[in-house]
Parts: sequence; C-alpha cells; structure tokens
Amino acid sequence: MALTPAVIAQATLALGDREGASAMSMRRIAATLACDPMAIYRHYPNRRALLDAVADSAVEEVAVPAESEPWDQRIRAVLTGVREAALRHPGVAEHIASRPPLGPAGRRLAAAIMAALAEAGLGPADVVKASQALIAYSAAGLRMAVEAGAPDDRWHQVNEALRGETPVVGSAEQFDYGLRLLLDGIRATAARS
Amino acid sequence: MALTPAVIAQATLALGDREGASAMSMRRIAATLACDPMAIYRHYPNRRALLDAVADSAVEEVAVPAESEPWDQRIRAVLTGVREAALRHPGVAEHIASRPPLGPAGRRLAAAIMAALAEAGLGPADVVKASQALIAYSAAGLRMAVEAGAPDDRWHQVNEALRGETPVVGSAEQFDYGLRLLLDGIRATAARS
DNA sequence: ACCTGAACACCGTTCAAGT
DNA sequence: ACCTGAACACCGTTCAAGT
Repeated sequence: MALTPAVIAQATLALGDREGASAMSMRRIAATLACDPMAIYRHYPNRRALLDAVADSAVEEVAVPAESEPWDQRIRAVLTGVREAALRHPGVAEHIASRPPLGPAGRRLAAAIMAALAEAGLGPADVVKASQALIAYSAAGLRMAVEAGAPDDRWHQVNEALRGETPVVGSAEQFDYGLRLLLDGIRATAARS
Repeated sequence: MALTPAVIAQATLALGDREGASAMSMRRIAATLACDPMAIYRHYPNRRALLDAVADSAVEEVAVPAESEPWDQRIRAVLTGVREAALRHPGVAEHIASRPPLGPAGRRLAAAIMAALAEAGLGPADVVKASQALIAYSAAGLRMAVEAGAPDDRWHQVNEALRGETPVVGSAEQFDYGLRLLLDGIRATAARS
C-alpha cells in the first residue's frame, strides 16, 4: 500500500480508536504502517499537522442539516454531531476539542453555523462573535466529556461532590443545557437589534 | 530553604512565568530548586498534582466580589478575574483552562458563582448545570487566548481570515460577548421558571 | 528510614550517511 | 535526489543501591 497523506491519517485514526490518544506517536503510527517514522514527515511537516488532518477526517462524518430546518435546530445538530463524532473517535477527541478542525470538513460545518446565525438575525460582526462563542463552548464541553471518561480524573471528583444532584459532568444533557443558554442569549440579542 | 509543597509550587509558577509551559518539567523545576527531580515526588505524587497546586495558587489572586453587587456583575467579575490572573501567568494558563482548579482558591470562586446563580432565581439543579456551562465556556475562551498568543497557531489563521471584521479570536471583547450570551440565557431561563 | 541518581521506557525531530 | 535510521535532546517515573 503506497504511503499517502490519506492512508497515514486513516491508520492514525484507527490506531487512536483502538489504543487511545497516547498511542498516536510518530513511532507507533509508523510501526502500524510498517514504515520508518521519518517517512511520515515526507507527507506532514510535523505531528500536529498530522493530527489536524486526522481530526478533520473524523469530522467528515457529520452531516450538514437541511436549510429548511429552523436556525437553532441546525446549530444544535451541527454541534452535537461534532460532539458525537469526536466521542466515537476517543483518540482524537481531545485534539478536536483543543484545535477545532479548519480543514475542509471543519470549514463546511463552521459555514453552516454562521449561515444559521445570519438567518437568526445577527449582523455580520455578531455572527462571527457568536460562532466563536458556540465553538468555544462546544470544545470545552467535549473536553469535559473526554476527561470525565478517564478514571482518576479531576472531573470525577466534581461528579462525586454532586452525586445525585443531576447530571454528570460532561454528559450530553449537561452539554445541551449550556447550548440552550447560548441559543437563548442569541435570540435575545437578535431581538434587541 | 527547606523544600515544602508551597516552595515547590511557587518556584514552578515563577519558572513558568519566565520561560513558559514547556519549562515546567520535573527536571527543570528541580534544577531551579537545586534539588534532585525525585525530591519533588516526596511532596507531590506526580507532575499533574503539582501543576494543579500551581494553578490554584495563581487563582488565589482573584478577589471574590461583594455580595451587594448584582448577581450578573459578580459572575462576570469572577470569570474575567480568573481569565486575567491566568493570562498574568502564561506558563500555567493552559493548565488552568484544561483543569479548572479545585483547590481552596478555585472552590471559593466556584461557590461565589453558584451563590450568584441561586440569587438569579435558578433552582438547585439549574445552578449546577449553569455553573458548569459558565466554567466550560470560560476555560475555552482562556485556551483560545493562550493559543492565539502563540505565533504559528491555527487561531492565527482564523484571525487572518477575519481580518478587519472585528474582534481578535481569544480577545477580552470576544470573551465578554459569549459571557453576555450565557448570562442572557440564564436570565431567560430564570424568568421562565 | 530516608534519600539519591542511575536506568527504563519512551518522546518529536534533525541530520549525516547511505543508495 | 531520495530515503533511512542513528543520534540529539529531551520526557515522567521506577527502583535498586547507597547512607
């Protein structure tokens, strides 16, 4: 099998799915490809660039909702879709949370969010600011979900402290609550202008 | 100077301020303390526990606002205070964003936020969920500010793409915009109940 | 018992040497 | 010219050996 950027990214994604984020080292990726670690550098300038490509490929799975749906439903669909795609690929999930993908797939989703915000009635400057806020919030929610999944973590302590008091830190329900707050805030801002 | 947890944390904070996050390795911390790397393990079980303590000490600088202020002003004061304290200590800023401090100083601030949310009129379950959303958003905003400060970063590309279209990714203004959206959302939720 | 530092099992990346 | 792998400059942490 010829070594191409796509083959490397695909093997890295699968390795991360199987053995977690720490398995995605240049040496171990090369081992699964049966090539020299340095061979990867002929296709990606460094490890970060490779992980960016892997993250974008994980996000390709997310569907862009039809424009006939209401703007707030579209935003929720995109952001929960990214969250679910990331959690399906635990190896890259943290990288997606740290560096929202700006490859082709990521840009397609960002454009969908911005179009929905414009339809909500925000002006151009507010569209940019609101989209950044939504992406920042989603990234943090995803990160909490990833870290709450790792035992021995700090978020587990939070969950212990909150035991019974509803929902788990990093849960889908918790994520959705914050997303609704932001969407309510966007509605209020749009109504004011 | 006797080696104590506080002395180690203080030296680590200062080292991070001077030389950045990557300088805070166990070996380099030990070098500034003129001790063996292993000596640190007698006071902290591992590197993460040490960085948690350093993060909490950075956050000690944040004042808890007076209860006479309106609830939304108090929340803004705490979260922008944490953000500013973190940016004053660039070495630990990323760690603060990754793992909101749960030491004494961090818990004091979290309690202030939850008290303000209760005063806003949210029920106990909503207080927990809204506080998590606020903390998640703030952590992500802080992370964007830290990474936008590092040249060669992905957020720089975003800023390039947005050039002139207002405000810089990770800026204080951008942070405040998202915070206002969340506070608007909280107000709307409280009014509904 | 307490402390130390050598050693283990790794990293990402550079670069000189080979084909 | 292209490719390889040894080497560089690190990591966090374990553990056997010293005092």
